[in-house]
Amino acid sequence: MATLADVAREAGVSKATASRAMMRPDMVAAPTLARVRSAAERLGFHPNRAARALTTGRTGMVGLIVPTLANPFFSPLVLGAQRAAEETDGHLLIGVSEYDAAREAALAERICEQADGLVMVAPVGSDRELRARARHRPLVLVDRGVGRLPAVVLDTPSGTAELVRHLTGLGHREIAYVSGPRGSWADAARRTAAEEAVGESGGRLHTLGPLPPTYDAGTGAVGELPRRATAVIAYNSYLALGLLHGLAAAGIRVPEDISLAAVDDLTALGATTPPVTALQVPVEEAGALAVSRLVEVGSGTRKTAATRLPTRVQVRASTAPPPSHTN
Amino acid sequence: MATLADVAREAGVSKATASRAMMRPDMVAAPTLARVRSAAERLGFHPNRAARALTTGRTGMVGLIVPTLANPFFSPLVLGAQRAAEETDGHLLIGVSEYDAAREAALAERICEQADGLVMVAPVGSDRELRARARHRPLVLVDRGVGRLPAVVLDTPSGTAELVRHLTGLGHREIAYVSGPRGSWADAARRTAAEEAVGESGGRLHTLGPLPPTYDAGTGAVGELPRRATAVIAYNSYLALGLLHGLAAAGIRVPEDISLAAVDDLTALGATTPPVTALQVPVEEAGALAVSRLVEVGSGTRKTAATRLPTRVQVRASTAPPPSHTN
DNA sequence: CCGGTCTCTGAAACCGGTTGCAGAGACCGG
DNA sequence: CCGGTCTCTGCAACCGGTTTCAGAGACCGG
Repeated sequence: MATLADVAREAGVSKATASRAMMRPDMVAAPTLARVRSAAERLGFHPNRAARALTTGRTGMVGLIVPTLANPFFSPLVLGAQRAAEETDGHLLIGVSEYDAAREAALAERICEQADGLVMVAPVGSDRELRARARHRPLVLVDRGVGRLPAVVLDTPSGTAELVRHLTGLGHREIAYVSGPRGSWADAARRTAAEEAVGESGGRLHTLGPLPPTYDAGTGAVGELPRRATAVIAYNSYLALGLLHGLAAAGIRVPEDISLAAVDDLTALGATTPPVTALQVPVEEAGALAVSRLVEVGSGTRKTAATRLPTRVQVRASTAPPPSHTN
Repeated sequence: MATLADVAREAGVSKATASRAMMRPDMVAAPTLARVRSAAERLGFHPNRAARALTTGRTGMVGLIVPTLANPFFSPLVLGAQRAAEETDGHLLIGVSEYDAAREAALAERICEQADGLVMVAPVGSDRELRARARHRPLVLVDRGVGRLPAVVLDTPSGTAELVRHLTGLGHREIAYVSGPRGSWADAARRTAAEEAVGESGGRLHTLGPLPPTYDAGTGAVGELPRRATAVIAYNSYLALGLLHGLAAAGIRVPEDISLAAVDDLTALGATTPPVTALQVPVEEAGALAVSRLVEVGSGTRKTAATRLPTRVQVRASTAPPPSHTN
């Protein structure tokens, strides 16, 4: 492996000049710059990251902690984060917390040691804990807001309200909301938004759960649905798929007997019978934005604040006017 | 942040001794060791990884390149890899290739620069390319064998044969195999194994595809199924789910009219109607094993070789004797 | 022609660990 | 009692970059 000293020798300059040619090209005369560049090229020089990290204190690595990867929801997020990291010539250090607060904290601690900053997606730790970590190291949250900590929030609450308005617009008044995991920040926000939006049109929201965000839980929830509800909104795609299956098994037709909508939008939802109305969420963008935010926070360029990413209602065949409704 | 020099001063020894107390405890006298340890404890000393990497040339990071994360198949793999990395106090550097050979190569190159070694899962690059990389850096392949390169292979070929024998045992003779992505090493291996196993009992294998391993492709494949086939094996769970849906839509009953089985076993397969017979694959174990293999390769402890991890047929309700069959 | 500013370059000191080498004692057998 | 080995420790070099500081020339206006 060629070192900077090799390049310097090859170009007939000192290490210092060679280094400057890479880091601060404006500080070195044009012909010298060219000589160094071509020497580097010829030798296939790649700076040693460890050495650079040692002096600069920046490793060029970004930590990313996700609760799970089993849910394909997180896949585009990782992809987006990776793309953004690549753009600044950085790398992605990944950790999977499995929704376990202790594990999450341990991972964060370990990873922080190595990374310039940390992106935590839907973390389960306490506000206090997160605040403490943010004081210590650049931290960007995704899908969770904590005070004025920098965060990228997928605006599913507004989206949920939108979904509700879509349903009330069709004539629904009694709407059920099937909650996600206990203690989920996003779930609480969606529920509140839904309640408010239902209220606007004089309807009522029936809340089920909390439930684990799984297919099975969705299937099981069918029995708990209040008889009068003419529409259901599920916390996520898995619950929606489970509900769809459970409703079919119970002989309840969608959308003739009941309308169904989901908050996130896994591709599977477009392929079911009927395809499910869902809230499209720019997950990849969130990942990318979180990482670029992180480098801003790290360099102090940007004030801390939360960004809300808008979502979009994708209407499909699973929502229709309620049974007794005549237009 | 406390440095080694701080610890040394606090303990009243030289940097060298302090360093040895951490790295080679056997080289330092017991009382000294204790002093250094307690000093380190008191100061909350964590060695600077960059500095260590600079001298030792080992970063303690393991690269992991996966083709995608959208398929939950890879989730336990990452988890296993992470657990194994944690055990050696290492970290996971992740890259997602999106099944793109150029991107895969670029990622591998970039990540190798930083990591002690690389785990590539179901890589799409050419054998030659992979061999070249292995010469350069420790490399462990998962779910792909290339010559004598170290690899962890999920033994889905044997499993597929097992699946075939399960079907022929039920009386099936005309079996369809729905192939996965073009050029997939695992797909080819499964197909050959299936052909051989079908041959054993004088049956015939009808091959469909290659197809993208998606739900939609599965649905679409229903039209291509040969009329005489009484059983189908799908390359993976998504194809199987799609097939199940497509068959239902076409009014073909499972398992009365046709049996269905899948090679991997996403949890969803246990929850469909009917639940689908599938091959259970120890994915998490594969991830963990790959990483521990990698550190062995890196330290030259272990000869290179491939390990095959056994799979297990999970029989569910989607497979039954063929229509005309009488026991 | 001269002092001053400006541009460019190099020597050397770091960053925070690891390790080869040598020296100081302790301990041993003869 | 003495030389030799063995155990433990410290000095200092080193890994491969970055950066401070100072000096060498070029260039400028007066």
